[in-house]
Amino acid sequence: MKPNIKQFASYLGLSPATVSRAFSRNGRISDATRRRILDEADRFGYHANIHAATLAGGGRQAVGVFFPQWSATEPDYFMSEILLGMGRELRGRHLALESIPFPPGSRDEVELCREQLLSGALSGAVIVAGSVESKELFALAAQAGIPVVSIGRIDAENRNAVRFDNYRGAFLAGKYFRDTGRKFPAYVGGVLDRRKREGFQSVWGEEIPVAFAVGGASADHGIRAMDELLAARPEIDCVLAANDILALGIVRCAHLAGRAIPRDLAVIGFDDVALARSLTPALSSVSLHPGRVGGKAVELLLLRMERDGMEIPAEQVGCELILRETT
Amino acid sequence: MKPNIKQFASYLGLSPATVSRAFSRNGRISDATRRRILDEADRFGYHANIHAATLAGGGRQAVGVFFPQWSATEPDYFMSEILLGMGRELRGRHLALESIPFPPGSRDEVELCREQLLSGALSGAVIVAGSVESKELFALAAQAGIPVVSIGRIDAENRNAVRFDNYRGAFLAGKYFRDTGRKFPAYVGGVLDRRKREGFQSVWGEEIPVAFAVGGASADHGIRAMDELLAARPEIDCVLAANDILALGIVRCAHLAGRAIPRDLAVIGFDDVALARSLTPALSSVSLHPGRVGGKAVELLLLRMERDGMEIPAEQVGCELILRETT
DNA sequence: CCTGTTTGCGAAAACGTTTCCGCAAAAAAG
DNA sequence: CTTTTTTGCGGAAACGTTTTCGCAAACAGG
Repeated sequence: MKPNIKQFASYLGLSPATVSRAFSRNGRISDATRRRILDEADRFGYHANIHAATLAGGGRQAVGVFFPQWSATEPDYFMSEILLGMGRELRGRHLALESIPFPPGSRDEVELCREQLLSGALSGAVIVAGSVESKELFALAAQAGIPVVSIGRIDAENRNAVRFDNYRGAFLAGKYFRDTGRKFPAYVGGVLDRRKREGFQSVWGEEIPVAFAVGGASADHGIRAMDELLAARPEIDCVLAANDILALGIVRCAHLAGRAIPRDLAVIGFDDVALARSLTPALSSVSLHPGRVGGKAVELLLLRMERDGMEIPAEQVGCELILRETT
Repeated sequence: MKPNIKQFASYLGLSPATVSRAFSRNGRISDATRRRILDEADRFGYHANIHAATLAGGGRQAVGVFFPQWSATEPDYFMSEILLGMGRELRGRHLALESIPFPPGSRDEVELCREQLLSGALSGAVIVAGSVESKELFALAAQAGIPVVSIGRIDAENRNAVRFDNYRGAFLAGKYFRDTGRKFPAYVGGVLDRRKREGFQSVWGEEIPVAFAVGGASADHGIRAMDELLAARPEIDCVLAANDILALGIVRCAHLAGRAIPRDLAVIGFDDVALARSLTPALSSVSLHPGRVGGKAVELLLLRMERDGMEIPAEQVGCELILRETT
């Protein structure tokens, strides 16, 4: 079907070695021959097989990014921006980016990831935290000697990761609420974001009402959680959400309940996805700079790769409270 | 560094052939030996190299999806949902999904795509329309005999594609506006969506004001386009956007200009991304069912692949006008 | 007990590259 | 005009699998 290098070479009256040299940038070959080969290749329909090339040592390298995909119908906006950031950083670096989402909780899928990770297809990987599988994959990679960096906290050690300062971000949000005279705070979050809750809590002395979005983090979950909260504590006048999509639901819930934003209820989201600034009302949010995070992750990974696998200290990306129209 | 099959086999006192059989599902091997090999593999740290496996004919197959990535900072929500749909359909099918975004207008990147497409790494591809590069890649794949289906219209022929009925969708939106008593329509769109404009236009007899989002389709572009439109024709009372993100900008612009939605200005978006229903006000939109589109695309691709390359008629996914709070 | 069939495994030939090594021919140096 | 260096190319050995083929041993049927 597809011609291989031997057939193409003998068609040209040359040896496979010469043909190979024409495509790679390092062998010794005359300009005339190279040009002829390149021209004829298009006509003849020859193209090097990537698997054979990689096996022999010449193929293009790739890095993989593994991340939990919680919903099969709603995209993860935060993750999308991280991926964009990684792509930006990788562009021009002669490295392919392979993105490998996995649904948390599926043994089969984790097995597939395992395979991808260990099969030698990847010369490095970034793994984003957020599920038990992340931990597992991270350990696996480390053990197999594959350069890997995590996004978010995966293990206790402060290495090979780009980390967020969730605690501080939530603290800033809480402080802002307090400084602007809000009295009755609430927090809506996923189950995993303990640090955000703690940071927010730390502003007030006592316990504050908290609602968890169970089983996901869509806007609908935000609506339900806020409904519940408002029913139990109608006096609530400000709320921090663990991500912007939950905040979307909270805004919507407030609207349905007839509370004006930000007068009756102030809302701050988390992540600051690109969307936040385009909403009406524009969403205030603790920016985690997702694009930068992705870029930083590949930067660190590249560093580890060229120092082949050497451990590097974690980097923390700063968070920033962005005030818009919901506060 | 990493042990290969020969080393692992001789460590076990077996032949490479037997080890290979232990992992593949078809060779003849005793249960006892297989179990032993599988157990020891973990301990020894052996894992088959995927390139060698694929070269020899045993590797896992993959399909690729090529799509234009217009922005390096804002994710494409519509595209994200299509990808999700493809993933859903592929799950359990023993096929990997490789997503390959490319920035339109870059020769280098197109060259990279070309390589991916022809290098034998993919046993099929879906290519989403929307840039000249899409056309080029589609032709390339077809010529190389790689099973390929497009999402959206790439060539004139009505084959190997899943298509949208943009004309009808826009027509429905226009008709709804007219039926609900709107008098002064406007259209905001990208340069490429000719059919949408025509469909919308067809409702009214004469020319209507049109603004194009040049150089992108972010919410900001929507704001600018709408600003311009409103300045020229303050009487406008309804507007169709070529996608939901532009619509977001339009809603925002109306808000800044002090026009109430939907009373003073009705807005309908296009695509119906998951987000639309969570917004406040919830966005009316012409649903293109992005998830279904992605699913349908891989369905068609799989069909072409098993009939090795046979042409199949295009399928059109129905569009649907979803009315929410902006109308 | 002998013949025919299954079963489990090893030897070796692919799969399609890249790259080292060697060898002529051409070019440069003397 | 000889000697050294450079240049362009072919031969062949990797790279790490899968799979066909063959061969014993174990098993079944009579």
